[in-house]
Amino acid sequence: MRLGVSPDTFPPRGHEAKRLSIVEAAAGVFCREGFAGANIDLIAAEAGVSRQTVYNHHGDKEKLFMAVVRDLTERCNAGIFATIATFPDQPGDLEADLIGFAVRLNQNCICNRDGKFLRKLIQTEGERYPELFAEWREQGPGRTWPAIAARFARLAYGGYLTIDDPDVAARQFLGLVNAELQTTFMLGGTPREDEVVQSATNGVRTFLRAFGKRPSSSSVKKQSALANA
Amino acid sequence: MRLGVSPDTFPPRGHEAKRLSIVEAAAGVFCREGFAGANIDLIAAEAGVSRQTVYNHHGDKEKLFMAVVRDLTERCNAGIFATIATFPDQPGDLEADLIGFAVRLNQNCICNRDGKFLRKLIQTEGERYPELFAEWREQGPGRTWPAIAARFARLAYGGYLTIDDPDVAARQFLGLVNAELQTTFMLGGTPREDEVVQSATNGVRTFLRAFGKRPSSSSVKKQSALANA
DNA sequence: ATAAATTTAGACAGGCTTGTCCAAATCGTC
DNA sequence: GACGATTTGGACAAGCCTGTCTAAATTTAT
Repeated sequence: MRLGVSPDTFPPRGHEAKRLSIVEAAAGVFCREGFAGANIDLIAAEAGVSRQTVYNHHGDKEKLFMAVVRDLTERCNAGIFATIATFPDQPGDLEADLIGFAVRLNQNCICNRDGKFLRKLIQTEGERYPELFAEWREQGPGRTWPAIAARFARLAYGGYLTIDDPDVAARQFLGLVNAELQTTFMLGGTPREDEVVQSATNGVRTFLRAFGKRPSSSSVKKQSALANA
Repeated sequence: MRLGVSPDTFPPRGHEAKRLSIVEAAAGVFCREGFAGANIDLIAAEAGVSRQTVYNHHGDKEKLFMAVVRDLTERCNAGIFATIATFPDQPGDLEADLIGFAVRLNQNCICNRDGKFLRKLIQTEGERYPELFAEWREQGPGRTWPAIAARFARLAYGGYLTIDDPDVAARQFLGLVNAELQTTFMLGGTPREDEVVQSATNGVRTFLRAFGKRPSSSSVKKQSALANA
Protein backbone atom coordinates (compact mmCIF):
# COMPACT_ATOMS: atom_id res chain seq x y z
CA MET A 1 0.00 0.00 0.00
CA ARG A 2 2.79 2.43 0.78
CA LEU A 3 4.88 2.85 -2.34
CA GLY A 4 8.08 4.80 -1.94
CA VAL A 5 7.10 7.21 -4.69
CA SER A 6 5.64 10.13 -2.71
CA PRO A 7 7.90 11.47 0.03
CA ASP A 8 5.33 11.40 2.83
CA THR A 9 1.79 10.29 3.60
CA PHE A 10 -0.32 10.31 0.44
CA PRO A 11 -3.30 8.01 0.98
CA PRO A 12 -5.75 8.38 -1.89
CA ARG A 13 -4.39 11.49 -3.66
CA GLY A 14 -7.20 12.23 -6.12
CA HIS A 15 -9.61 11.73 -3.26
CA GLU A 16 -8.03 14.37 -1.06
CA ALA A 17 -7.70 16.70 -4.00
CA LYS A 18 -11.44 16.59 -4.55
CA ARG A 19 -12.12 17.18 -0.87
CA LEU A 20 -10.02 20.31 -1.06
CA SER A 21 -11.63 21.62 -4.22
CA ILE A 22 -15.05 21.13 -2.63
CA VAL A 23 -14.10 23.06 0.50
CA GLU A 24 -12.54 25.72 -1.67
CA ALA A 25 -15.63 26.14 -3.82
CA ALA A 26 -17.89 26.01 -0.78
CA ALA A 27 -15.95 28.85 0.84
CA GLY A 28 -16.61 31.03 -2.19
CA VAL A 29 -20.30 30.22 -2.41
CA PHE A 30 -20.94 30.54 1.34
CA CYS A 31 -19.29 33.95 1.26
CA ARG A 32 -21.19 35.20 -1.75
CA GLU A 33 -24.61 33.82 -0.81
CA GLY A 34 -24.55 33.29 2.94
CA PHE A 35 -25.26 29.96 4.57
CA ALA A 36 -28.98 29.96 3.84
CA GLY A 37 -28.53 31.16 0.28
CA ALA A 38 -25.74 28.76 -0.58
CA ASN A 39 -26.77 26.02 -2.96
CA ILE A 40 -25.15 22.61 -2.84
CA ASP A 41 -25.66 22.09 -6.58
CA LEU A 42 -23.79 25.32 -7.22
CA ILE A 43 -20.96 24.33 -4.90
CA ALA A 44 -20.67 20.99 -6.65
CA ALA A 45 -20.62 22.67 -10.04
CA GLU A 46 -17.94 25.17 -9.01
CA ALA A 47 -15.87 22.38 -7.55
CA GLY A 48 -16.22 20.43 -10.78
CA VAL A 49 -17.81 17.53 -8.95
CA SER A 50 -21.19 15.84 -8.76
CA ARG A 51 -23.57 16.68 -5.95
CA GLN A 52 -23.39 13.18 -4.56
CA THR A 53 -19.63 13.52 -4.13
CA VAL A 54 -20.16 16.55 -1.95
CA TYR A 55 -22.42 14.50 0.30
CA ASN A 56 -20.00 11.57 0.28
CA HIS A 57 -17.22 13.76 1.57
CA HIS A 58 -18.98 16.00 4.06
CA GLY A 59 -22.28 14.50 5.11
CA ASP A 60 -24.48 17.56 5.04
CA LYS A 61 -24.52 21.29 4.50
CA GLU A 62 -23.79 22.23 8.07
CA LYS A 63 -20.83 19.88 8.39
CA LEU A 64 -19.50 21.24 5.13
CA PHE A 65 -19.77 24.74 6.51
CA MET A 66 -17.88 23.75 9.64
CA ALA A 67 -15.14 22.21 7.54
CA VAL A 68 -14.85 25.43 5.56
CA VAL A 69 -14.49 27.60 8.64
CA ARG A 70 -11.99 25.25 10.24
CA ASP A 71 -9.86 25.12 7.11
CA LEU A 72 -9.88 28.88 6.72
CA THR A 73 -9.07 29.52 10.37
CA GLU A 74 -6.16 27.12 10.24
CA ARG A 75 -4.66 28.55 7.09
CA CYS A 76 -5.13 32.16 8.16
CA ASN A 77 -3.52 31.53 11.51
CA ALA A 78 -0.57 29.85 9.87
CA GLY A 79 -0.17 32.87 7.62
CA ILE A 80 -0.39 35.32 10.47
CA PHE A 81 2.19 33.54 12.57
CA ALA A 82 4.49 33.24 9.59
CA THR A 83 4.18 36.99 9.11
CA ILE A 84 4.67 37.74 12.81
CA ALA A 85 7.97 35.88 12.48
CA THR A 86 9.12 38.67 10.17
CA PHE A 87 8.51 41.37 12.80
CA PRO A 88 11.52 43.73 12.98
CA ASP A 89 13.06 42.88 16.34
CA GLN A 90 16.22 44.85 15.71
CA PRO A 91 15.13 47.48 13.26
CA GLY A 92 17.49 49.47 11.14
CA ASP A 93 14.95 52.05 10.03
CA LEU A 94 12.10 51.63 12.50
CA GLU A 95 9.51 53.49 10.47
CA ALA A 96 10.24 51.69 7.22
CA ASP A 97 10.46 48.32 8.96
CA LEU A 98 7.13 48.71 10.73
CA ILE A 99 5.47 49.88 7.52
CA GLY A 100 6.84 46.82 5.79
CA PHE A 101 5.52 44.59 8.53
CA ALA A 102 2.09 46.18 8.40
CA VAL A 103 1.89 45.85 4.64
CA ARG A 104 2.93 42.21 4.77
CA LEU A 105 0.34 41.51 7.44
CA ASN A 106 -2.37 43.09 5.37
CA GLN A 107 -1.43 41.61 2.02
CA ASN A 108 -0.68 38.09 3.22
CA CYS A 109 -3.27 37.61 5.93
CA ILE A 110 -6.10 40.13 5.83
CA CYS A 111 -6.60 41.03 2.19
CA ASN A 112 -5.85 37.70 0.61
CA ARG A 113 -8.53 35.24 -0.39
CA ASP A 114 -8.55 33.26 2.84
CA GLY A 115 -8.55 36.31 5.07
CA LYS A 116 -11.35 37.97 3.17
CA PHE A 117 -13.47 34.83 3.23
CA LEU A 118 -12.92 34.09 6.88
CA ARG A 119 -13.75 37.65 7.86
CA LYS A 120 -16.95 37.58 5.88
CA LEU A 121 -18.06 34.25 7.32
CA ILE A 122 -17.39 35.48 10.84
CA GLN A 123 -19.38 38.63 10.25
CA THR A 124 -22.20 36.86 8.50
CA GLU A 125 -22.70 33.65 10.47
CA GLY A 126 -20.85 34.37 13.70
CA GLU A 127 -23.98 34.71 15.77
CA ARG A 128 -25.46 31.46 14.51
CA TYR A 129 -22.48 29.27 15.52
CA PRO A 130 -21.22 30.63 18.83
CA GLU A 131 -18.94 27.68 19.71
CA LEU A 132 -17.37 27.52 16.29
CA PHE A 133 -16.47 31.17 16.29
CA ALA A 134 -15.55 31.22 19.93
CA GLU A 135 -12.94 28.68 18.89
CA TRP A 136 -11.81 31.06 16.16
CA ARG A 137 -11.62 33.89 18.64
CA GLU A 138 -9.36 31.89 20.92
CA GLN A 139 -7.18 30.49 18.19
CA GLY A 140 -7.13 33.70 16.18
CA PRO A 141 -7.05 37.08 17.94
CA GLY A 142 -6.59 35.34 21.29
CA ARG A 143 -3.20 34.04 20.20
CA THR A 144 -2.07 36.44 17.49
CA TRP A 145 -2.66 39.66 19.40
CA PRO A 146 -0.52 38.66 22.38
CA ALA A 147 2.16 37.47 19.98
CA ILE A 148 2.27 40.88 18.34
CA ALA A 149 2.15 42.58 21.72
CA ALA A 150 5.18 40.56 22.81
CA ARG A 151 7.11 41.85 19.82
CA PHE A 152 6.26 45.43 20.66
CA ALA A 153 7.24 44.82 24.27
CA ARG A 154 10.61 43.64 23.02
CA LEU A 155 11.03 46.82 20.97
CA ALA A 156 10.20 48.85 24.04
CA TYR A 157 12.61 46.85 26.17
CA GLY A 158 15.26 47.41 23.52
CA GLY A 159 14.75 51.14 23.83
CA TYR A 160 13.12 51.69 20.46
CA LEU A 161 9.68 52.62 21.80
CA THR A 162 8.01 54.02 24.90
CA ILE A 163 5.02 51.85 25.68
CA ASP A 164 2.90 51.57 28.79
CA ASP A 165 0.75 48.58 27.89
CA PRO A 166 2.00 46.42 24.99
CA ASP A 167 -1.41 44.80 24.49
CA VAL A 168 -3.09 48.15 24.04
CA ALA A 169 -0.28 49.32 21.78
CA ALA A 170 -0.61 46.22 19.60
CA ARG A 171 -4.35 46.69 19.12
CA GLN A 172 -3.87 50.38 18.40
CA PHE A 173 -1.15 49.57 15.90
CA LEU A 174 -3.59 47.36 13.99
CA GLY A 175 -6.33 49.97 14.28
CA LEU A 176 -4.10 52.74 12.96
CA VAL A 177 -2.63 50.73 10.17
CA ASN A 178 -6.08 49.75 8.90
CA ALA A 179 -7.76 53.06 9.66
CA GLU A 180 -8.18 54.00 6.00
CA LEU A 181 -9.34 50.57 4.85
CA GLN A 182 -12.38 50.22 7.10
CA THR A 183 -15.02 51.16 4.56
CA THR A 184 -13.56 48.85 1.95
CA PHE A 185 -13.43 45.98 4.44
CA MET A 186 -17.03 46.65 5.47
CA LEU A 187 -18.29 46.27 1.95
CA GLY A 188 -16.26 43.13 1.38
CA GLY A 189 -13.89 44.74 -1.11
CA THR A 190 -10.15 44.32 -1.55
CA PRO A 191 -8.09 47.51 -1.25
CA ARG A 192 -5.49 48.19 -3.92
CA GLU A 193 -1.86 47.76 -2.95
CA ASP A 194 -1.21 51.49 -2.93
CA GLU A 195 -4.11 52.02 -0.57
CA VAL A 196 -2.69 49.43 1.80
CA VAL A 197 0.73 51.09 1.67
CA GLN A 198 -0.78 54.52 2.16
CA SER A 199 -2.82 53.47 5.18
CA ALA A 200 0.14 51.62 6.68
CA THR A 201 2.44 54.58 6.16
CA ASN A 202 0.08 57.07 7.74
CA GLY A 203 -0.71 54.65 10.54
CA VAL A 204 2.90 53.88 11.41
CA ARG A 205 3.85 57.58 11.36
CA THR A 206 1.13 58.37 13.86
CA PHE A 207 2.05 55.31 15.91
CA LEU A 208 5.64 56.50 16.12
CA ARG A 209 4.59 60.04 16.97
CA ALA A 210 2.81 58.53 19.95
CA PHE A 211 5.21 55.79 20.99
CA GLY A 212 8.51 56.54 19.31
CA LYS A 213 11.55 57.89 21.16
CA ARG A 214 12.38 61.48 20.35
CA PRO A 215 15.58 61.66 18.28
CA SER A 216 18.48 62.08 20.75
CA SER A 217 20.05 65.40 19.80
CA SER A 218 21.40 63.88 16.58
CA SER A 219 19.51 63.30 13.31
CA VAL A 220 17.06 66.19 13.46
CA LYS A 221 14.70 66.56 10.54
CA LYS A 222 11.07 67.55 10.65
CA GLN A 223 11.07 66.68 14.33
CA SER A 224 12.52 70.14 14.95
CA ALA A 225 9.13 71.63 14.22
CA LEU A 226 7.63 69.69 17.10
CA ALA A 227 10.44 70.33 19.55
CA ASN A 228 9.38 73.81 20.59
CA ALA A 229 5.70 74.45 21.30
CA MET B 1 -59.37 65.59 5.78
CA ARG B 2 -56.87 67.69 7.66
CA LEU B 3 -58.11 68.11 11.17
CA GLY B 4 -56.25 70.59 13.31
CA VAL B 5 -55.58 68.03 15.99
CA SER B 6 -52.08 66.86 15.07
CA PRO B 7 -49.52 69.63 14.63
CA ASP B 8 -48.18 68.54 11.25
CA THR B 9 -48.71 66.02 8.47
CA PHE B 10 -50.40 62.89 9.84
CA PRO B 11 -52.11 61.14 6.93
CA PRO B 12 -53.34 57.71 8.06
CA ARG B 13 -51.67 57.34 11.49
CA GLY B 14 -52.34 53.67 12.29
CA HIS B 15 -51.34 52.88 8.75
CA GLU B 16 -47.93 54.50 9.03
CA ALA B 17 -47.42 52.95 12.45
CA LYS B 18 -47.80 49.50 10.94
CA ARG B 19 -45.44 50.34 8.10
CA LEU B 20 -42.83 51.28 10.67
CA SER B 21 -43.29 48.20 12.81
CA ILE B 22 -42.91 46.05 9.70
CA VAL B 23 -39.66 47.74 8.69
CA GLU B 24 -38.47 47.48 12.27
CA ALA B 25 -39.20 43.78 12.51
CA ALA B 26 -37.75 43.17 9.06
CA ALA B 27 -34.50 44.82 10.08
CA GLY B 28 -34.16 42.41 12.96
CA VAL B 29 -34.94 39.33 10.93
CA PHE B 30 -32.77 40.31 7.95
CA CYS B 31 -29.87 40.84 10.33
CA ARG B 32 -30.31 37.58 12.17
CA GLU B 33 -31.01 35.38 9.16
CA GLY B 34 -29.57 37.19 6.19
CA PHE B 35 -31.60 38.14 3.12
CA ALA B 36 -31.94 34.59 1.81
CA GLY B 37 -32.73 33.13 5.20
CA ALA B 38 -35.25 35.77 6.18
CA ASN B 39 -38.81 34.54 6.23
CA ILE B 40 -41.71 36.84 5.45
CA ASP B 41 -44.01 34.93 7.77
CA LEU B 42 -41.57 35.46 10.59
CA ILE B 43 -41.26 39.16 9.85
CA ALA B 44 -45.02 39.49 9.83
CA ALA B 45 -45.29 37.64 13.12
CA GLU B 46 -42.62 39.78 14.79
CA ALA B 47 -44.30 42.91 13.50
CA GLY B 48 -47.63 41.70 14.89
CA VAL B 49 -49.17 41.86 11.45
CA SER B 50 -50.52 39.43 8.89
CA ARG B 51 -48.38 38.38 5.97
CA GLN B 52 -50.72 40.00 3.50
CA THR B 53 -50.20 43.36 5.19
CA VAL B 54 -46.48 43.09 4.61
CA TYR B 55 -47.10 42.61 0.91
CA ASN B 56 -49.66 45.42 0.86
CA HIS B 57 -47.10 47.84 2.24
CA HIS B 58 -43.91 46.83 0.50
CA GLY B 59 -44.67 44.80 -2.58
CA ASP B 60 -42.05 42.11 -2.29
CA LYS B 61 -39.10 40.90 -0.27
CA GLU B 62 -36.48 42.85 -2.15
CA LYS B 63 -38.37 46.15 -1.95
CA LEU B 64 -38.85 45.54 1.75
CA PHE B 65 -35.12 45.03 2.13
CA MET B 66 -34.41 48.28 0.33
CA ALA B 67 -36.81 50.12 2.58
CA VAL B 68 -35.05 48.71 5.63
CA VAL B 69 -31.61 49.82 4.49
CA ARG B 70 -32.84 53.27 3.53
CA ASP B 71 -34.56 53.77 6.85
CA LEU B 72 -31.52 52.65 8.81
CA THR B 73 -29.12 54.78 6.80
CA GLU B 74 -31.27 57.83 7.30
CA ARG B 75 -31.67 57.39 11.02
CA CYS B 76 -28.01 56.53 11.60
CA ASN B 77 -26.86 59.55 9.67
CA ALA B 78 -29.15 61.80 11.62
CA GLY B 79 -27.71 60.40 14.84
CA ILE B 80 -24.14 60.83 13.70
CA PHE B 81 -24.64 64.45 12.69
CA ALA B 82 -26.42 65.19 15.92
CA THR B 83 -23.44 63.76 17.77
CA ILE B 84 -20.92 65.60 15.63
CA ALA B 85 -22.69 68.77 16.71
CA THR B 86 -21.48 68.03 20.24
CA PHE B 87 -17.83 68.00 19.18
CA PRO B 88 -15.74 70.05 21.63
CA ASP B 89 -14.75 73.08 19.55
CA GLN B 90 -13.42 75.03 22.50
CA PRO B 91 -12.38 72.33 24.92
CA GLY B 92 -11.76 72.90 28.58
CA ASP B 93 -10.09 69.58 29.23
CA LEU B 94 -9.18 68.34 25.76
CA GLU B 95 -8.60 64.73 26.76
CA ALA B 96 -11.80 64.38 28.75
CA ASP B 97 -13.83 66.19 26.09
CA LEU B 98 -12.54 64.01 23.26
CA ILE B 99 -13.17 60.86 25.29
CA GLY B 100 -16.70 62.05 25.92
CA PHE B 101 -17.22 62.70 22.24
CA ALA B 102 -15.87 59.28 21.30
CA VAL B 103 -18.08 57.54 23.84
CA ARG B 104 -21.15 59.42 22.64
CA LEU B 105 -20.38 58.55 19.06
CA ASN B 106 -20.05 54.89 19.90
CA GLN B 107 -23.03 54.61 22.21
CA ASN B 108 -25.46 56.68 20.15
CA CYS B 109 -24.47 55.76 16.62
CA ILE B 110 -22.33 52.66 16.37
CA CYS B 111 -23.40 50.38 19.20
CA ASN B 112 -27.09 51.19 19.28
CA ARG B 113 -29.67 49.07 17.58
CA ASP B 114 -29.73 50.95 14.29
CA GLY B 115 -25.98 51.19 13.99
CA LYS B 116 -25.50 47.52 14.71
CA PHE B 117 -28.15 46.51 12.22
CA LEU B 118 -26.94 48.76 9.45
CA ARG B 119 -23.37 47.59 9.89
CA LYS B 120 -24.41 43.98 9.69
CA LEU B 121 -26.54 44.48 6.60
CA ILE B 122 -23.71 46.30 4.87
CA GLN B 123 -21.29 43.54 5.68
CA THR B 124 -23.69 40.78 4.78
CA GLU B 125 -25.43 42.01 1.65
CA GLY B 126 -23.18 44.85 0.52
CA GLU B 127 -21.82 42.98 -2.45
CA ARG B 128 -25.24 41.97 -3.69
CA TYR B 129 -26.63 45.52 -3.91
CA PRO B 130 -23.77 47.72 -5.13
CA GLU B 131 -25.88 50.81 -5.94
CA LEU B 132 -27.78 50.70 -2.68
CA PHE B 133 -24.63 50.57 -0.60
CA ALA B 134 -22.75 52.97 -2.82
CA GLU B 135 -25.49 55.40 -1.84
CA TRP B 136 -24.84 54.57 1.81
CA ARG B 137 -21.14 55.11 1.31
CA GLU B 138 -21.72 58.57 -0.11
CA GLN B 139 -24.32 59.61 2.41
CA GLY B 140 -22.57 57.93 5.33
CA PRO B 141 -18.77 57.94 5.57
CA GLY B 142 -18.60 60.26 2.56
CA ARG B 143 -20.28 63.03 4.53
CA THR B 144 -19.60 62.19 8.16
CA TRP B 145 -15.85 61.72 7.87
CA PRO B 146 -15.22 65.12 6.32
CA ALA B 147 -17.49 66.67 8.93
CA ILE B 148 -15.39 65.18 11.71
CA ALA B 149 -12.20 66.13 9.89
CA ALA B 150 -13.40 69.73 9.75
CA ARG B 151 -13.84 69.75 13.52
CA PHE B 152 -10.32 68.47 14.04
CA ALA B 153 -9.01 71.08 11.61
CA ARG B 154 -10.69 73.71 13.72
CA LEU B 155 -9.00 72.38 16.85
CA ALA B 156 -5.67 72.49 15.05
CA TYR B 157 -6.33 76.01 13.83
CA GLY B 158 -7.23 77.00 17.37
CA GLY B 159 -3.85 75.74 18.54
CA TYR B 160 -5.08 72.71 20.44
CA LEU B 161 -3.58 70.10 18.10
CA THR B 162 -0.78 69.69 15.56
CA ILE B 163 -2.23 67.99 12.52
CA ASP B 164 -0.88 67.62 8.99
CA ASP B 165 -3.89 66.12 7.26
CA PRO B 166 -7.22 66.47 9.08
CA ASP B 167 -8.85 63.73 7.01
CA VAL B 168 -6.19 61.23 7.97
CA ALA B 169 -6.36 62.36 11.59
CA ALA B 170 -10.13 61.89 11.65
CA ARG B 171 -9.94 58.35 10.32
CA GLN B 172 -7.15 57.51 12.72
CA PHE B 173 -9.13 58.94 15.60
CA LEU B 174 -11.96 56.57 14.80
CA GLY B 175 -9.57 53.67 14.34
CA LEU B 176 -7.87 54.31 17.67
CA VAL B 177 -11.04 54.85 19.61
CA ASN B 178 -12.50 51.57 18.34
CA ALA B 179 -9.25 49.61 18.41
CA GLU B 180 -10.32 47.41 21.30
CA LEU B 181 -13.84 46.77 20.03
CA GLN B 182 -12.97 45.24 16.68
CA THR B 183 -13.43 41.60 17.62
CA THR B 184 -16.76 42.29 19.28
CA PHE B 185 -17.96 44.23 16.23
CA MET B 186 -16.83 41.43 13.95
CA LEU B 187 -18.94 38.88 15.75
CA GLY B 188 -21.95 41.18 15.81
CA GLY B 189 -21.84 41.71 19.56
CA THR B 190 -22.47 44.84 21.61
CA PRO B 191 -19.60 45.94 23.85
CA ARG B 192 -20.40 46.82 27.44
CA GLU B 193 -20.29 50.50 28.38
CA ASP B 194 -17.08 50.12 30.36
CA GLU B 195 -15.39 48.50 27.35
CA VAL B 196 -16.43 51.44 25.20
CA VAL B 197 -15.09 53.89 27.74
CA GLN B 198 -11.86 51.95 28.13
CA SER B 199 -11.23 51.78 24.40
CA ALA B 200 -12.06 55.47 23.98
CA THR B 201 -9.80 56.47 26.85
CA ASN B 202 -6.83 54.51 25.56
CA GLY B 203 -7.49 55.68 22.03
CA VAL B 204 -7.73 59.36 22.89
CA ARG B 205 -4.59 59.23 25.03
CA THR B 206 -2.62 57.78 22.16
CA PHE B 207 -4.21 60.24 19.77
CA LEU B 208 -3.10 63.13 21.95
CA ARG B 209 0.40 61.71 22.35
CA ALA B 210 0.62 61.86 18.57
CA PHE B 211 -1.23 65.07 17.82
CA GLY B 212 -1.46 67.00 21.07
CA LYS B 213 0.59 70.09 21.78
CA ARG B 214 3.34 69.54 24.32
CA PRO B 215 2.53 71.42 27.53
CA SER B 216 4.17 74.85 27.14
CA SER B 217 6.62 75.03 30.07
CA SER B 218 3.69 75.06 32.50
CA SER B 219 1.72 72.07 33.81
CA VAL B 220 4.34 69.34 33.59
CA LYS B 221 3.30 65.90 34.67
CA LYS B 222 4.34 62.60 33.12
CA GLN B 223 5.32 64.52 30.01
CA SER B 224 8.60 65.29 31.74
CA ALA B 225 9.69 61.72 31.23
CA LEU B 226 9.40 62.15 27.46
CA ALA B 227 11.09 65.51 27.32
CA ASN B 228 14.67 64.26 27.54
CA ALA B 229 15.50 61.06 25.64
C1' DA C 1 -6.21 -7.10 -17.11
C1' DT C 2 -8.94 -7.29 -13.19
C1' DA C 3 -11.03 -6.08 -8.92
C1' DA C 4 -12.22 -2.61 -5.68
C1' DA C 5 -13.22 1.99 -4.71
C1' DT C 6 -14.96 6.27 -6.20
C1' DT C 7 -17.60 9.20 -8.99
C1' DT C 8 -21.45 10.34 -11.83
C1' DA C 9 -26.14 11.52 -13.54
C1' DG C 10 -30.58 11.47 -12.76
C1' DA C 11 -34.79 10.62 -10.48
C1' DC C 12 -37.37 11.37 -6.39
C1' DA C 13 -39.81 12.54 -1.93
C1' DG C 14 -40.44 15.85 1.46
C1' DG C 15 -40.30 20.30 3.17
C1' DC C 16 -40.20 25.09 3.03
C1' DT C 17 -41.07 29.90 0.82
C1' DT C 18 -42.70 33.30 -2.02
C1' DG C 19 -46.37 35.76 -3.76
C1' DT C 20 -51.51 35.75 -5.00
C1' DC C 21 -56.39 35.47 -4.20
C1' DC C 22 -60.53 35.96 -1.52
C1' DA C 23 -64.15 36.38 1.88
C1' DA C 24 -64.80 37.74 6.50
C1' DA C 25 -63.62 40.69 10.30
C1' DT C 26 -61.98 44.97 12.10
C1' DC C 27 -60.95 49.75 12.33
C1' DG C 28 -61.41 54.75 11.79
C1' DT C 29 -64.17 58.38 10.48
C1' DC C 30 -68.18 61.03 9.38
C1' DG D 1 -74.77 54.06 13.45
C1' DA D 2 -73.08 53.40 8.78
C1' DC D 3 -69.63 53.40 5.26
C1' DG D 4 -65.12 52.84 3.15
C1' DA D 5 -60.56 51.46 3.82
C1' DT D 6 -57.58 48.35 5.89
C1' DT D 7 -56.39 44.10 7.89
C1' DT D 8 -56.80 39.28 8.63
C1' DG D 9 -56.38 34.24 8.13
C1' DG D 10 -56.19 30.72 5.38
C1' DA D 11 -55.97 28.28 1.08
C1' DC D 12 -53.28 27.79 -2.94
C1' DA D 13 -49.93 27.14 -6.96
C1' DA D 14 -45.33 27.20 -8.31
C1' DG D 15 -40.64 26.90 -7.53
C1' DC D 16 -36.54 25.71 -5.20
C1' DC D 17 -33.57 23.04 -2.19
C1' DT D 18 -31.90 19.31 0.67
C1' DG D 19 -30.70 14.79 1.22
C1' DT D 20 -31.34 9.83 -0.45
C1' DC D 21 -31.21 6.16 -3.66
C1' DT D 22 -29.87 3.72 -7.79
C1' DA D 23 -27.35 1.75 -11.57
C1' DA D 24 -23.86 2.82 -14.73
C1' DA D 25 -19.35 4.77 -15.74
C1' DT D 26 -14.83 5.82 -14.45
C1' DT D 27 -10.80 5.87 -11.99
C1' DT D 28 -6.93 3.54 -9.25
C1' DA D 29 -4.04 0.03 -7.78
C1' DT D 30 -2.55 -4.67 -8.09
